[in-house]
Amino acid sequence: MFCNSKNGEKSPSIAEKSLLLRFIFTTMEISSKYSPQEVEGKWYEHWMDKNYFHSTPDEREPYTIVIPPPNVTGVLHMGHMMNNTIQDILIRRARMQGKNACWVPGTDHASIATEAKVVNKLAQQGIKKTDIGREEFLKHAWDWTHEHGGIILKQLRRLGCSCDWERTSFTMDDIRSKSVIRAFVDLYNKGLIYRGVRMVNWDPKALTALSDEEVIFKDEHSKLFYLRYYLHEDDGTGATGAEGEIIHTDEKGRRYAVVATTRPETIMGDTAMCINPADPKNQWLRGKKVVVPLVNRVIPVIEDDYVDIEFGTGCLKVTPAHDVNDYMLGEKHNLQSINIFNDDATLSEAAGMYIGMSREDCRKQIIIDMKEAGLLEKIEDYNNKVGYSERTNVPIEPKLSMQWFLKMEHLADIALKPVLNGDIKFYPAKYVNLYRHWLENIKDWCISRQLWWGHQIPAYYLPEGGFVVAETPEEALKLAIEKTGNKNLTLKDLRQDDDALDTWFSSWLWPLSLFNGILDPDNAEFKYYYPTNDLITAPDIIFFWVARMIMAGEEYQNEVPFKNVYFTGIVRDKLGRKMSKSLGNSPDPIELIDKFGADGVRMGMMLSAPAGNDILFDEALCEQGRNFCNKIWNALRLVKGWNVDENAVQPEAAKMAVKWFEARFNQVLAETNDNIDKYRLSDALMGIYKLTWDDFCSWYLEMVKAPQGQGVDPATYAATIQFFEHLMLMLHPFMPFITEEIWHAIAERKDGDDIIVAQQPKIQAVDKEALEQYAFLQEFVNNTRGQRSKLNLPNNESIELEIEDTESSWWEKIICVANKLCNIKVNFAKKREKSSICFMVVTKTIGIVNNHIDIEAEIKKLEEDLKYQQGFLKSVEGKLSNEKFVNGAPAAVVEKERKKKADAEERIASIMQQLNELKK
RNA sequence: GGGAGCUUAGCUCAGUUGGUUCAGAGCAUCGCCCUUACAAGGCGGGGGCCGUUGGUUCGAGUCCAACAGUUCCCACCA
Repeated sequence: MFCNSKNGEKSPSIAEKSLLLRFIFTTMEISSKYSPQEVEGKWYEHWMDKNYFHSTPDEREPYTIVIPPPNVTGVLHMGHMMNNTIQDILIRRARMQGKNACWVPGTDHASIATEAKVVNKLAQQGIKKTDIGREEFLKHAWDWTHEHGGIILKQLRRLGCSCDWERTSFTMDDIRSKSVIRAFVDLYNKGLIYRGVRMVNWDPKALTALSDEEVIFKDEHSKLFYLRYYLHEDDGTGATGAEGEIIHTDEKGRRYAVVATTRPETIMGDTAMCINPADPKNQWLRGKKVVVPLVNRVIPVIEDDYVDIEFGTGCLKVTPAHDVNDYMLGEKHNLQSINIFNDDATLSEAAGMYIGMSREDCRKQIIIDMKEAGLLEKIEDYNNKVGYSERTNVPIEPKLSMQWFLKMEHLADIALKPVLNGDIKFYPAKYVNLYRHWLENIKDWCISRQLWWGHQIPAYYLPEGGFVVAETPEEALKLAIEKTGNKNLTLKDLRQDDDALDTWFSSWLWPLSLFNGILDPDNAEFKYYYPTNDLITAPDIIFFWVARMIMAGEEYQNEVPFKNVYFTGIVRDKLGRKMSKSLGNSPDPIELIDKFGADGVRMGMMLSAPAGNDILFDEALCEQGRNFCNKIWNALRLVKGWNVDENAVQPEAAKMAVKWFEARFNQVLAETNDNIDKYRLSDALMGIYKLTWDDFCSWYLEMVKAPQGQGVDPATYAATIQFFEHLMLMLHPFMPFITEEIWHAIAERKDGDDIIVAQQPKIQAVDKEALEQYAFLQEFVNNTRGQRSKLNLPNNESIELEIEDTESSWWEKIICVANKLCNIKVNFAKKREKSSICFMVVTKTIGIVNNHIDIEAEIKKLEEDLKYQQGFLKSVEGKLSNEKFVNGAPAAVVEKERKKKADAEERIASIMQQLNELKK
């Protein structure tokens, strides 16, 4: 429907369309409601046509953001909305500051999540991934990716995101894949990557190992089971122990120890019982053997001070294959390790019983059987923490297996420095502590995953054992021949490792690999854009991603990957609950945009999003954003409705208004810039909001409005248009669509004169005197309106004031403006005569002539005020007569106290005078 | 178990190195207005022992300590 600038054939250009729009404005009534649906798509298309989002290196200062890549098959949620709104604000602002802004979008292959989805889909068709093999499976995975991928990037366009779409990348595209492989080979050659058998976190649903970061510990109400372990070869005569020993005997006199465990289903893997050698209760067990209940395996009692004497009975069952600590004990005491679980956590042949049963069922059954066999002493309630897989939400099973690891000591070391010395700044700064603590206690990173969807580990196994690591099979073959001396080896003899790499092993290179900085670190783009400027992300991936990107940046470039990290909060619902599908409290962002407009939603997000704080999202905030759009829209309707009278002379009131607003604008502009520089975006937006709504609409426009039926003078009109433009410039990064629309509606624009590429207004010196005058006027008008309200005076009836005139020219200016705002009639007099009651503006006393006033009430109020002022004066005088204060406090503070004293005295005098007059 | 943060109006939050008439903002609420840009609006108003208790100081929302409540992170006690 809209013109494409690449076509020679031109339908109306956007400039022509705006002309049309201006024509419509001036000739016919338009809706008082702003309609984002008619505006947003049009401008996004225009920006794309003009290629404004695309960046190439030039002589300007670069400003770069790389997107935290969302899952390729994901859909937009509120977290993305907030995160990307912030990025777009920063990018648009940088563009308007004359920087070469480049925001690189892309997606992440999300190894586990995507593979799980594809496995599920195949399962519905009755297909197992192992049946079809790796190659066939990957075909399905790519199909899935192409079918469902990239939706989220399209949704970002609705939000207005000005990403450089030509740079859209994917963690599994060619350059990114090759970068990952090269990094792996490089780190392996540096000796930082090794392969070994270790206890890892096993996800029995996804059937893969996980890193420590992918395990989430949850509080669980579970049970502590107390089981009998009979003494081996006990004659049944029982025994009395030494002082302090606790020896259990059954009805036949046989002795047994009691073990407390939360996981009775692992007894088939027990290969020892462990006591603390210093435990007086259990001395009688030293050197003995016990029998595992039900299983009837004889196991030794070992001694280790790892065991907590106070916990349970002080006896610990040791299952080296299924518990991290037991594994350590097993290593230390040279115990046998019996793996009783299959990969999917069902009981294996090795368990000898309950074969094929799930862990959960086995636990239930084993307790029943124990009870029957009289081997269960008791069951207690117990709260403990159980590790769950972040992805599949099933309990992790510790498992001994062969995996690839990345050594962390060196990388942690180089990643710590830039954050501690401030080369990278965190907002909020509190995350620095967290970061340091993690890096200082880091363990090696398990980077292999038993998955197919991802980057396959470039290790190639040789027929005679051993392996080589290389970027390509061909290179691997060369290495293999070198290594073995066997020149007859062919590619077919090499078998590549089946495992894929952890997804984060590709995302940690993101800021480098996006500009091809791993494969070709000398390329011009990389040199121009790297390091990037700001990273906007959530604190829950500070270890997964942020820390590791810093490691990679330092390792490969000896330079930080970004200079600032802005941590957003978690988006919650208005009750403070996390948004989740099951609670149904997560609004669909696209529906929100349909309802409130992208600008409205963006404002709603930003109004309550201070860095690092969780935000409690409420649709009402979007409503506020939408209302703000309407307000701006109506200001446009007003201004566009004005007729310019070329012969009109600028009235004094308008002259003042222009001067005042200009001063106010410059003040807020400076504050806003400062707020944004400190990443206080919600404060910045609120400042612009109030400047626009209050100062511009409620005060300025009311002050300069020409009387009904008259035209506006050219000077005032020009100033108003310029103010309006400046406001839109400030607001554009936050609300891009409506500001572009207004930009084109208020003035004729040449081709390419679009707000998105316009420059931010420059800060001018603030006219402090004008600001003071403006503040006085506001107080004067507010108080007058307050009096009117109290008097119940209708708006169309003048409120008559009496002012003791001491500086008539100054007052005249104030009055002529105030007149436009609050319908007053002013009498100047040397001394007030007609008025019986007064109100005060700063230190000036204004009399009210309209005399249908409750004198008694007025007296009472004045007396209360007098009391307050006297009390205040007393406290100020107290301070000033305190030598320690006068000598100790800074001179400026003392001076201010003196001013307070003088003001208070003036007010008190005025109040007393009024009281005297009223009481006459 | 260890560590960090938070507690200010009905709600969400500002409050910068202790010193403005310091107790603030937005929203919500209440009253009056369909005043010719805007009722998704205008004008006006109410509302808070700044979590509690001590301490430092001439002076504390701001600094210190303890306590209470709350949130998050880390950790191998079965």
